[in-house]
Amino acid sequence: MRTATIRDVARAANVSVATVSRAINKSETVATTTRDRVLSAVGSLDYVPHSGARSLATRRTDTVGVLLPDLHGEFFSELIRGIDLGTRAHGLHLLLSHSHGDPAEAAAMLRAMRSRVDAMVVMSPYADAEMLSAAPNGAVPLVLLSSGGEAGAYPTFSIDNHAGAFAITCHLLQGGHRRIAFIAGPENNIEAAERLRGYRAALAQRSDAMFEQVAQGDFGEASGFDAGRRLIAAGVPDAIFAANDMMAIGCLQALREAGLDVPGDVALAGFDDIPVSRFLDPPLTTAAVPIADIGRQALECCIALLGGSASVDHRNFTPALVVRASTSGTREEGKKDGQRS
Amino acid sequence: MRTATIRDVARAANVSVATVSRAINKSETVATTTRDRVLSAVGSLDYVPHSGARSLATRRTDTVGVLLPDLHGEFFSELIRGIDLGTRAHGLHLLLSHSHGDPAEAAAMLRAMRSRVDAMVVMSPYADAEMLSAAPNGAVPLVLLSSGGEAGAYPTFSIDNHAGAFAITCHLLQGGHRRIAFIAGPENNIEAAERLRGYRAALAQRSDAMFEQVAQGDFGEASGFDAGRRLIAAGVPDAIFAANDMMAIGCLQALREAGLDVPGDVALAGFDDIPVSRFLDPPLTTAAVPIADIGRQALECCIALLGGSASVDHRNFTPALVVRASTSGTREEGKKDGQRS
DNA sequence: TTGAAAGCGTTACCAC
DNA sequence: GTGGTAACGCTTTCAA
Repeated sequence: MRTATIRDVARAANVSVATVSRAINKSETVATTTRDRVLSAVGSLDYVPHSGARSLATRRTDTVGVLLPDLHGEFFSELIRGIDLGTRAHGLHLLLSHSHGDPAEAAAMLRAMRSRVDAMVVMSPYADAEMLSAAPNGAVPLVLLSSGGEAGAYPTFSIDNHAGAFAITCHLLQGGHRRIAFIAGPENNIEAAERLRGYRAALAQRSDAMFEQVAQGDFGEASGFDAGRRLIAAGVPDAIFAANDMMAIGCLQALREAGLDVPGDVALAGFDDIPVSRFLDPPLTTAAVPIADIGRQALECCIALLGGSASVDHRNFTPALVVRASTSGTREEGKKDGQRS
Repeated sequence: MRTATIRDVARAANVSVATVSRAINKSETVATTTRDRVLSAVGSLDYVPHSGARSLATRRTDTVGVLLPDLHGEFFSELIRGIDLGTRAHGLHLLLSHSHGDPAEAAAMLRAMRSRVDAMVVMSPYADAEMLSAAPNGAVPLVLLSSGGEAGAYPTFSIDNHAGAFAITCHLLQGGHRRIAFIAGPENNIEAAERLRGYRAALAQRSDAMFEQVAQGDFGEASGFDAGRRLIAAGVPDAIFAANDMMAIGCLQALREAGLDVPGDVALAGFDDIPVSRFLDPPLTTAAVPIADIGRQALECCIALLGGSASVDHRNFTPALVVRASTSGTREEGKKDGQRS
């Protein structure tokens, strides 16, 4: 039995397709008895409207697209969760995709998604903003997520990476650390670059802390582990600041294997405050980004855009410094540390 | 300027819409010169086919749906990643949704998704399998993910939770532990129930290990933390086996706060082998589930179903026992432990 | 190799 | 309140 159409329902309920459509779409102008008859037919036929046909007629898809640079780790999982919270609240669907960090591929995905969504949330922290050309003439409302560059045309939600990194570094300096090493994020990644800048800016403040050492990473745990080993081999620093929590986790492992105590021998800090960070041993000092919140807000912004609101704001979130045991003397800090959204 | 349609392209390229369609869909029967003309028109008009119209005509959406019970933590993030790997490889889109763990809501989501996807991967580890009635007469091919019950009609990918939990518990027993406590997953969750059964079965093997203590959790970190505290308060056990890694992480934190050494005072084991588990201190002994792999394979199974393959297999993955420092004497085990996919 | 036209399943406008 | 009927944009016969 082929899947039921609106005509089958109309036939079963003894009404016209127009009436069925109205009944389904909660139009006011349907007699209660008629509506009941229709709805019961819908039920017994197990009828589900063909979304393609509907979107053809209404020019809406009731779907928002999400394009992410990656899918590894809790950062993206939290982001997706936040966005999903929003789509669910508004009865929308969520089409997910990611670009492997390749701007050209991102552009292609953007094109491919364009006809399937009403709006999209795009995160593409790459210097080459060429990909945005894939969504010209505002075919689909776009909200950018910490996508660097002067993306003037689109509402943008970004993180003040510089401020966050600056704060972390200052915190380390205040803790008396002078030889502070940095594990950088992927090259060409704007957020990573900003965090590096923040680190450097903080060091530049103090003439007695002009030691600077940067190990390249890629935001993944493994790269943090490798970077940690290289840093240790080059001479154990006083502190290590990893450009994100995932790398800090990897680095922590490297330090542990080297028999170094954290924070006793080396202080360690990360960035993002992903959920597991508070559960590490020692709990990780980090710059807390309200990840899920940002996702949710970005989605709400999409909705506003769909509603015709032309406000193109650029909201900038300043991460909160969350000091945990990985940079403080006391190893037993416990749960009473910074809050996350 | 309204978004370009196939007619605009046809006009621009001086051909019929039929020809444009053929050119775009890589039909063989189009003269090279014609195709080029069309493609260039497509490019200059920035034309993207209306997916709704297309799916109306072809009866395909080129999209697969994924319905998950939750979105928290690395387990689901890995699962999504694996599935995404598959959709991407096959040029399909991925529609994501989750049901807050409510079977009734899951049924609703299933209905809502039905017309928007060609197939779906559904994970609903709840006893009430009522939700599956939402996808009757095979309207959409379904692949089940560790959804308990005798879901005979659908291909199913499951984890041998009983065997995994049994293996973990035996490992603890072999380590000399006798008072082994268990932190259970959500009630009504079939996977959680199986893990509990496995734990009990292993204990039943040994007459000298009839101590049994179960603390209720919900698979979340926080619940693991709370459960850990309760267990400690009730008298520190020799070992604690948490029904998943997330709860083990929370529990680890509780043990740490209580000043207990792991594995010195209490051995600790989890289940799943999410990526961070190896980076904990101590690295966590766990039952390794090839999460991303399962996701990927489930997706491939969807593809096979679409291709008409009627093979309804029920693949069952037996988790591999991965022994790390959280249950062994040596705290410095390092990276040379079990592999994950 | 190309074009004309008949659907595909809805919605929305216009009569009644 | 309800029904008839053009769209909506694409694919796919069927002819030419």
